[in-house]
Amino acid sequence: MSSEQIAHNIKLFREQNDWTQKELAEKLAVSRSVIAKWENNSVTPDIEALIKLSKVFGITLDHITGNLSFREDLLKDFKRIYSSKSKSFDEEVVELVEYIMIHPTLKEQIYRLKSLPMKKQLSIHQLLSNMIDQYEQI
Amino acid sequence: MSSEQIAHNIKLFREQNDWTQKELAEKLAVSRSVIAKWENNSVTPDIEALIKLSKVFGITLDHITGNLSFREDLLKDFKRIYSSKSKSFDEEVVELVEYIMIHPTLKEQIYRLKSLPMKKQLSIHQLLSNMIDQYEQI
DNA sequence: TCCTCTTGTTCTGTATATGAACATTTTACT
DNA sequence: AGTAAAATGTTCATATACAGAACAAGAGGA
Repeated sequence: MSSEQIAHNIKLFREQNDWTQKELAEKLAVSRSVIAKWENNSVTPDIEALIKLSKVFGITLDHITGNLSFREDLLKDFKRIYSSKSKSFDEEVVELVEYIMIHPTLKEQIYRLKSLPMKKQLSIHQLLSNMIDQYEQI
Repeated sequence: MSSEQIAHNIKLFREQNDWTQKELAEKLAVSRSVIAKWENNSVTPDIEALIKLSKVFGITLDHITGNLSFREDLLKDFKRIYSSKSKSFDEEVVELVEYIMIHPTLKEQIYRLKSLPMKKQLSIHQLLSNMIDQYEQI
């Protein structure tokens, strides 16, 4: 069932945004206790609420509901392409591609990155790693 | 409200597929009268039903609910890729996948990035952009 | 007209969401 | 550790909305 997926995702995205249940409830104009129930899957939000959620989180309905048909298609395409080139395929990569696709700014940077000389590319990989180290500690 | 949009779209896509209410009801394993009520907006399907609908119609949840405002820049981006570029979207994605697979360090960083709060993610996208600006000028 | 197919509507039992109040857990600070 | 405040979880009563069955209405064909 997708209700567990929805419950899990609401909590996940709320925490990724550093919001309390109270804050999220205010953004959606619902009671806080409902948020708790959504996250614990004792109740599933109706479609109006889900649309509001997708807007405040800036994601698609398919993402928040875990409706993976789109993702499965993507996976199939990749498998087809990669198997024909006899390369191994990593399902994790699909997650990354999804992330990149919904963040066009990041996508653009990776394209630019690809065009740099290899040494510069590797430097940037390292710098990025350091940056994230710092952000994780804040 | 989006419920009118949903009602309208269910009828629209059903008719585009040349299905009767009865046929659609059978595909979804619900009663036919419920389909009529969905289409006349006297009742709004719950999320489980909407997901089934998106699957039998082969469209996204955002499409069926008319939730197209969640990210207009994403839509714009897709349009740009599809219309004005010589490469197909698939090929572009494959390029990204290949690059990421070849560079496990980068892959790891993007995973870590995904787990950060949204604001930090966006900061890093920007910082990365600035970094690459500098490297391109060297 | 009669029949069939399709769609719309009413009615009823059941299920589920909601908000307020209360309970518990976690966090922050001394 | 001890305490207060914040955050989260749960219970309860009320209200809403759903699914399905039965019935009604309209269109088209023999």
